[in-house]
Amino acid sequence: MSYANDMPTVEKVARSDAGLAAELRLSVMRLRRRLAGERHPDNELSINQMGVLGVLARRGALTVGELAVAERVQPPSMTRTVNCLEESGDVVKRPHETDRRQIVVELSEQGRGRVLADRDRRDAWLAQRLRELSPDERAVLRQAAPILDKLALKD
Amino acid sequence: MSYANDMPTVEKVARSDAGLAAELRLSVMRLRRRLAGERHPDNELSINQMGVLGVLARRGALTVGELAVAERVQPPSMTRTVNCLEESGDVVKRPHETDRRQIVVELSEQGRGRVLADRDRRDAWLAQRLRELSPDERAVLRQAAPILDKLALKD
DNA sequence: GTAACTCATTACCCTTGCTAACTATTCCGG
DNA sequence: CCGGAATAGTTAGCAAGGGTAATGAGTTAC
Repeated sequence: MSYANDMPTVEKVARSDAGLAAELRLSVMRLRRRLAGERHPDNELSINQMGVLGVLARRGALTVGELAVAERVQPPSMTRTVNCLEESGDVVKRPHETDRRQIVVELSEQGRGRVLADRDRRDAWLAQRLRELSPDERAVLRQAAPILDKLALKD
Repeated sequence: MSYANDMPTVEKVARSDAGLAAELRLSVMRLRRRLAGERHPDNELSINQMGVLGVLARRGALTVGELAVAERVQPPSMTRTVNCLEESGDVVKRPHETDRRQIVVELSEQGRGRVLADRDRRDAWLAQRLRELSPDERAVLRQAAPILDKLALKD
């Protein structure tokens, strides 16, 4: 430990409930920034676009509005993302069966292939870093992921 | 549960190491997006700017380059953020004692006041949501925060 | 049947990240 | 000491990706 004992550290500050919010926020901000820069070079899709494909792979065809809720963005933002994905041929749009206001988005064959191919070498950077953690640390993150998600989707 | 049992969920997918990277990435992306939108209304500073003030409050005066490393951004990005904070009067810049290439950034009185004031109702949204979690869940996050940080700062 | 509402989209703007190029300063080999 | 390499910060310019407001099309309720 190279600095004084009264210097606050992430671990110490996060022990108080007041500090936990602040630390968690900083950690999430930094890790996200890092992740956004670490897309693998052979994948021309952004991290956001891959996120949408992942949701579609997990939950099946969804409307634009449902995707917007799932990814915590406003509808116009999701419209744009979906349009990009349609242009690249990874999703297809079709009208809703009964409500013609809505647009149903689903993975194309290419999009499904991309998700599967990505799954193999998925998150190369993050997966490698996870491998460098201890099993205990991985276990903590495994528990933390759904909790973070719950926080993001609250309200 | 409205969908079939073989439909993957966050919890299930994250049990495999391959899936953990993907789930953690999605969760972090969503939560960060959510946090960025949840700044309190009486604080005109962005979440990034508050993050820099927080680092300065914790670690004392730092150079622009050190701040860039701490926040995982490139130097030009930090230059801009620091300039904004200087303009709003929350930090002051002064030359480095011995190396006149470097610029030392430190909290102004106003900036320190803002950090303290913010600490009271800090992270209002996130802190409230944390309070709604179970003690066990909070404990998981308390352990997870430094690990996320370690991931973000690796390499 | 019309008024109010909902879903998606369009148009536009802002923030925030990046890289490349430039300046100023320091370090180092001769 | 001097000239080139390295380092710190900045400037300029660009792109991604959010947001809000306004619009259009379709649905629902009265």
